[in-house]
Amino acid sequence: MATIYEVSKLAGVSLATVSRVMNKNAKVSDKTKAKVLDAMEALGYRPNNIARSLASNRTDSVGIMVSELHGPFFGDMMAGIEEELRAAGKHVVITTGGDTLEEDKEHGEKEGIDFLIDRNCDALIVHVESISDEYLINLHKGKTPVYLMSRYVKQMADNCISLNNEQGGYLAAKALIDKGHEKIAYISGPLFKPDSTARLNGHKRALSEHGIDFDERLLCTGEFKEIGGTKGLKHLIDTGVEFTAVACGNDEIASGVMKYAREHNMKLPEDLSVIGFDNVNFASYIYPTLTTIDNPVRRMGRMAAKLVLQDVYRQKQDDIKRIFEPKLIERHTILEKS
Amino acid sequence: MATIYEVSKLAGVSLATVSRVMNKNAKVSDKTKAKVLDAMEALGYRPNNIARSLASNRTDSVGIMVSELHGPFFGDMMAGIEEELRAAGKHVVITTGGDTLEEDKEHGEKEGIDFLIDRNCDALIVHVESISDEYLINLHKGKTPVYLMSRYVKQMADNCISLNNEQGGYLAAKALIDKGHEKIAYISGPLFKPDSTARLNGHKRALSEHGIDFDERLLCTGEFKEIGGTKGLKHLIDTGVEFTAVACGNDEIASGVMKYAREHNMKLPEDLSVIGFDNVNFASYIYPTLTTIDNPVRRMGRMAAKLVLQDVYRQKQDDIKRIFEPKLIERHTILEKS
DNA sequence: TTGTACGCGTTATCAG
DNA sequence: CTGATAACGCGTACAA
Repeated sequence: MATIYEVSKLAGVSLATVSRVMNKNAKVSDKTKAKVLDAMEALGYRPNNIARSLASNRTDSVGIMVSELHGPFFGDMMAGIEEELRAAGKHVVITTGGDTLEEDKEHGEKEGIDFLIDRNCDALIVHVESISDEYLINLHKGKTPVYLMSRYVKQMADNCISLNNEQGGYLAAKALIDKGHEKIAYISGPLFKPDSTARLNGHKRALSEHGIDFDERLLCTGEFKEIGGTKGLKHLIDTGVEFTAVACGNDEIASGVMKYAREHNMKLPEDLSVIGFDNVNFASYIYPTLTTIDNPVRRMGRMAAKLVLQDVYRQKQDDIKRIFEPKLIERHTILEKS
Repeated sequence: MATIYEVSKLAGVSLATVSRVMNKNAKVSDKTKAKVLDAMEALGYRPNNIARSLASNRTDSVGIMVSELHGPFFGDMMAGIEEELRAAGKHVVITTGGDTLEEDKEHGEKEGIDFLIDRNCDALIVHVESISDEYLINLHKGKTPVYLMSRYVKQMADNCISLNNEQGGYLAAKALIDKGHEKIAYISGPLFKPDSTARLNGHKRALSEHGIDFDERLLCTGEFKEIGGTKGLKHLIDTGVEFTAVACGNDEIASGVMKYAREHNMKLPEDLSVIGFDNVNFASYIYPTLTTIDNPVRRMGRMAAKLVLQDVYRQKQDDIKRIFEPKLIERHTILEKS
């Protein structure tokens, strides 16, 4: 591997000059620049990023920490982040909290973050649920800038990319109402998660704006999983309240609802309308294809990357925004009531 | 940030000694080791991985290159690789070919690989389709070891992790035959892809082993996408040949088949049995849940990581294997013909 | 077992 | 605009 030194010798200039043409920062006369470029070409020179990092105290790499790699979000989020960063010549280092037990998750996630910091990442983009706001705020005061995906923490609002969940919940309920539904059940994710409550709040707002009273008996909470949906629908049916539609905290819950409904010989959407949330990949594979609320994870990933580019690498970016708006995706699980 | 130098001063030993206790390679007396450890603790010392890499010519990071981040495989594959590598203290750097046009894919993938090599990764694990065998073989001769995921190239067999696709195709057909089907159509992925042909070959072997003639009219090829399935089934139906079941090149094709069948008022699986391949996440969300062949991507990812650990980092591993066996996942898209 | 001294390949700070 | 030269933080022969 040729080094900068050999290039300088062959080009008949100093080390500093070679460095200058590589980094295109200081002015170099066209003539000497040409000499250097030729020498590089001739030697097949490739800069050594490690040495460069040691000297410059930058690694041109940003660390991504996610709680799980196999979930439906991760791929899209990564795709967004990576495409933006890669175009800017930055590298993506990724880690997880380790697929640890639920109780150890917080610990695992913190370790993952340390792992990346020790790796000298120039910035971190993290998508975590188990770590507290305080911890993150504190982390953010350290030398490595931290950006939060799908999470809003007031004290570090400039570093947060999040979805307007309340509006999403609103849109979902409104979609149902617009088709003539009034008895609408809601199966929520765990209420200690901010996303869940925000979505539920939006749901309630839509009802109230349309003069529909919120019936507590039609609210159910459970996990953000299929099982949450099956259990939820069972519970709702067992209590005997009437409803023609159910809005779900996310698509997996919706899938669970549909499974349970079908097992009990309900036709979809004739006997029950369903709307999900997130628009994960399987939403369009399910039958009937699921009407849901789009969660633009990929665009959000791209935006997180842009933020890093702007703040950390001082590359001017336009169209910066930190809060994304959800959107209704109409498919085939809502019955139009005439 | 405290450096090794400050630690050495505080501990009253030399730089070399501190380095020795960090790397646990050379012998250090328990007493001095304790002094050093204390000093590190007191200073909150964290080794600088960059400097360490420059001096040792290792980065403890392995690069992953995949053609796409959002596909169904990627998450599982990554999860497997990452969990194994992380446990060993190695970092994962990832990149893609950029979501380039189909024609530029090869170029994009090559660039991605260069990107990682320039990053001084200790090894590469790549999952690519557009790059030729020759290119990979050549790459493999370079200083950075390259491992192939889901791909078998004879000249570098030791660095390949792959699935026994032929056996998978066999199992799929057999599953159908075992339930009494004899008129079995096959919708394949592009035949220039080795995976496709291997699966098809297995299919044919199963038929012949059971005394069923392979009917060319029942074979259809298309993309590995939903559209391949819808078009394929349409074609098969239009030609008027009879069949009671269709084996698909992958799950997406199966999904397309099911969509088309349903749109044409066929009941599943009563009017048509279907089997997929890969067992991607949505296979269990689809209705009816899809019977398919499991492609153990995650375990394969883990194995690729183990290979790297063994070959590159000289960490002894057990249970190494390079070719994985597929497995039938029985769900609800095959009708038992009595 | 421990210490010395040099090298790893760049960047950055000064002069000139 | 260009050239010396000192960091950057650590690994490792070699010597002691």
